[in-house]
Order: sequence, then structure tokens, then C-alpha cells
Amino acid sequence: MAAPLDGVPDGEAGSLPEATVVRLPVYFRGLVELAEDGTTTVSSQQLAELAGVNAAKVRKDLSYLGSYGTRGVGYDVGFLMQQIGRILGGNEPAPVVIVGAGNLGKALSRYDGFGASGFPVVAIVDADPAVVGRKSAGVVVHHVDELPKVVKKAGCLVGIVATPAAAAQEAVDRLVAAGVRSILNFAPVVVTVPEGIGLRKVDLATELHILGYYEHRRGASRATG
Amino acid sequence: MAAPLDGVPDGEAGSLPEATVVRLPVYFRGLVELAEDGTTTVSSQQLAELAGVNAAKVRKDLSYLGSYGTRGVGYDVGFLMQQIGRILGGNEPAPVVIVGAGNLGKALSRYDGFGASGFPVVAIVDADPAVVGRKSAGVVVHHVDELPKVVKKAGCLVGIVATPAAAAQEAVDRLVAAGVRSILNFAPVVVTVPEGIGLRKVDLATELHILGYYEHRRGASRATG
DNA sequence: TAGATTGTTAATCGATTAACAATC
DNA sequence: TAGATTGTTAATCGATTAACAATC
Repeated sequence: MAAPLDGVPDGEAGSLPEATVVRLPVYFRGLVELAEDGTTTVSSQQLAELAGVNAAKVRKDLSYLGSYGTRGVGYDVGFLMQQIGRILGGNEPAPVVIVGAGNLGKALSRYDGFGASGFPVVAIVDADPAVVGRKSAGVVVHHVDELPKVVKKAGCLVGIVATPAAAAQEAVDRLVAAGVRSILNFAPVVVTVPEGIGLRKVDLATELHILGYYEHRRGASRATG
Repeated sequence: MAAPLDGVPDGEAGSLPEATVVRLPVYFRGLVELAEDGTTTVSSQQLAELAGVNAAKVRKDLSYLGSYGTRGVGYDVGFLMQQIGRILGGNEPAPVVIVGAGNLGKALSRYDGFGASGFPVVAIVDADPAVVGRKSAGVVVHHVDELPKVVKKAGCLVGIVATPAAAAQEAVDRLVAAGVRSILNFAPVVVTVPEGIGLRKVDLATELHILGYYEHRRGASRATG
């Protein structure tokens, strides 16, 4: 039943409760929003509200990662993003392509710590011709039809889905078709991949606000469930 | 934490474990397939394989509904569909519109017991102009653009999403826009509805094969989570 | 110091599972 | 009867939560 993450030091993320692993991307997304607002500190209560859970659960979950908070103060937003990013992404840098150049996609591409935590954003694609050619955080937006080319050229190992809900499944399908095998879904819908595709499914749960977390890193592929 | 179903006699479905409620539509879909094949009896082991769980779980889940199996034999497919359909649908008949006239949609519309269990299929819509105008189980397929008109005219209270995964979210959005407040999603993806829309969320979980089950019947609306 | 908030404990709860008696 | 399969029990497991000592 345990769902150890590839590329993460054992005895740390390898021993995270499955329910906690499921919530990490939810926290991460909340932290991205806070970072965008320039907020540098967050309490378990605030993060709980952003994630739609209670504060006790947040503290419990974060305690599995380590003692990263400060009593009487809270958690450092940037540091916490790094830690969670590190766990979600593993240690070795994995070039990221973001699908969707809307608000969320742009926020993710702008966030510096994202690259620092092992997710350098090297490409962005979008379906809207109006945004193709624009730059976000120094990266030119390409059309989604060019995804296979973009992925190959930039060596993207991870795809982040930052589309509206209705487009998320197609984004995933396109990423899979382009050979991407690690997908973080930040759209508010749970997506699926064909069985036998070799994606590792870490997370079966969902939330109204978010998510779905599929992970497969350079390793053996196993299916949960 | 309990998720009592509106329109279902208390002390029965009202006391079903949440994890069981989540799996009922999964079993239901498996039973639809069996019924299509003309299979009349199914063992917990067979149903478990169709649903992607283990046999003990199937027996445990079904035991919450009542003692509907026969030792040494198995479960009657049609009868089990009726029981599960009754629990999912409540007691009063709720006219159904099916979105998606593909294999699954047609199978659902054909299944007689569906109407018998309180879900008379009164309308079918599809996005493909090629199938519009055709009949399935005596019901004419309309174009999905006419959904609001169809829903109003036929008094549909329940929408069943039987589209490919990529189209499921839009189907849900259209159903919600058309005023449908009970949605059974049979597409292999979990869909979401805007917060505050008044849909009652019964199920947060998903599976690779299936689904998501949102329910709201003529009652107060509550949000889980 | 006083106030705030974390990190951890321990109790509780719900879900899963194997095993097997019941029984067709 | 013999074989098959259910329905239920009981043990186990993981997740949740409140509470509070630790500590900034």
C-alpha cells in the first residue's frame, strides 16, 4: 500500500503516508499563490484554508517532511515550497514543460524556487494562438501542437498541466503521446492515463480545488490499484 | 463524515460507509457490461476483477446492501443492478438524460432495469452530428447544444455522463448550466462542479477505469470537504 | 513576559483483509 | 454428498483529530 517515490531518498518521502503525498501538491499550489502575493510566512491555519483541510492535518503532514516551521511564527513560504518541490520532484533536475499559459501557468513559470527545487521550467505551450510567441519568465510560449517537438528539443522529463479543467485530460493525453512520463496536474480535475502506459500512479484522490498527481521517474513503472 | 443519500430510506443507504458508496457506481458499471453480455450470475471474484478491487471487498460492500447473493452460486446480475440503482437513484423515479451516445451511453439506454430501478432514460444527447437523429432504445439522440431545451422539455432530474474522458468535464458543465443537479459520471475521470452550485458531492475518489459520483436530489445542498 | 503557533502524542475512527462457518 | 461461494467476524492498518507541551 505504501507508494514510495522514485528518486527520493528512502526513509524520508519513501515513508510518507499516502494521504499526505496526495495533499502535498495541494499545499504546493497554495504556496505558489502566497509567493505570488509576496507573502513570506504562512501559518498552518492559513495554509489549511487555502488547501481546504484543517490545521491539524497540515501540521501533521508537514511534520512528516521535517521540522520546517517556527513555533509562534509559522512556516517560510519559499523554504516550504523548496522542500515540497524537492520531494515531488526528486533530487536530480528534471526539465519541465508547462501546458497552459494562463494565470496559473504563468505563476508557476515565474516562480524562481521552482527551478531551484529541481524543476527548471524550460518550455511552455498553450492552445491559444493569441499567446503563442509571448514570453513568460523568459520562456517563449509555443503552440500545443508543437509539444512533441518542444519536449524532444528541451529534453522535458516532467509536464505540468495548468489548463482549465475541461482541457486537462487532453493536455495529459498530449503529454503522454509526446513521451512525458512524469505529470503533475494542477488543473481542478483528476486525469487518467491509459493502463500500461508506464506512468506511475501515486494518487487516486481528488479535491474540488485541485488535482491529481502522477509520477514516474526514470524507474520501473508500477501501477497502484 | 457520513454521507447520507437524499431520497433513500434511512438506516440503509444512509449508513453505508463512504468508501462503499464510492465503489457502488464502479460495481454498477461492471454489472452493465455483464448484462450486455447476457451474463445473469456473477461471483464476488468476477465482479472484483471488473471493478479492480479484491473479492473480500466486494462481498463486504454488497453485504451492506443486504444478503442479495446465493452461497455457492453468486449474485444475480439484474437484481444487483436494481438494488444498487435503487440506492444510487433513490425511490422516486428521476428522468435521466444521457450525455454521450457511444458504446457506454447506448448500453445504459438499452438496459431495461435502469428504468425499472428509478432511472427512466428519457433523453440522449451527443456532440457528433453523425449520430444525432438516430434512436437508441427508442429514444432519439439530440445534439448536445440542445441540452437545455431537452432537459426542460423532458423534465430530466439526473444526468449521466457517458462521454470519453476528455469531454466529461464539459458535459458536466453543460448539465449544470442546463439546471441538472444530480450527475452520475461514468467517464473514466473525476469531474468537478463550481463551488456553491448546489450539487451535493458524495464522492471524492476516483479509479483509473471510472468515475466520480455527484448527487443532489431535490433536497438541501451540502458540501463535503 | 505574554501571545502565538508548532510538533507530537494518544485516542478515535473508518477501511481493509484474511479466514471461515454457513449454506446453497 | 462434495464443491463452491457467500456473509460475517475479528484483527489490522492507516488516517484523522483534539489537545497540549514545547518553544519561538
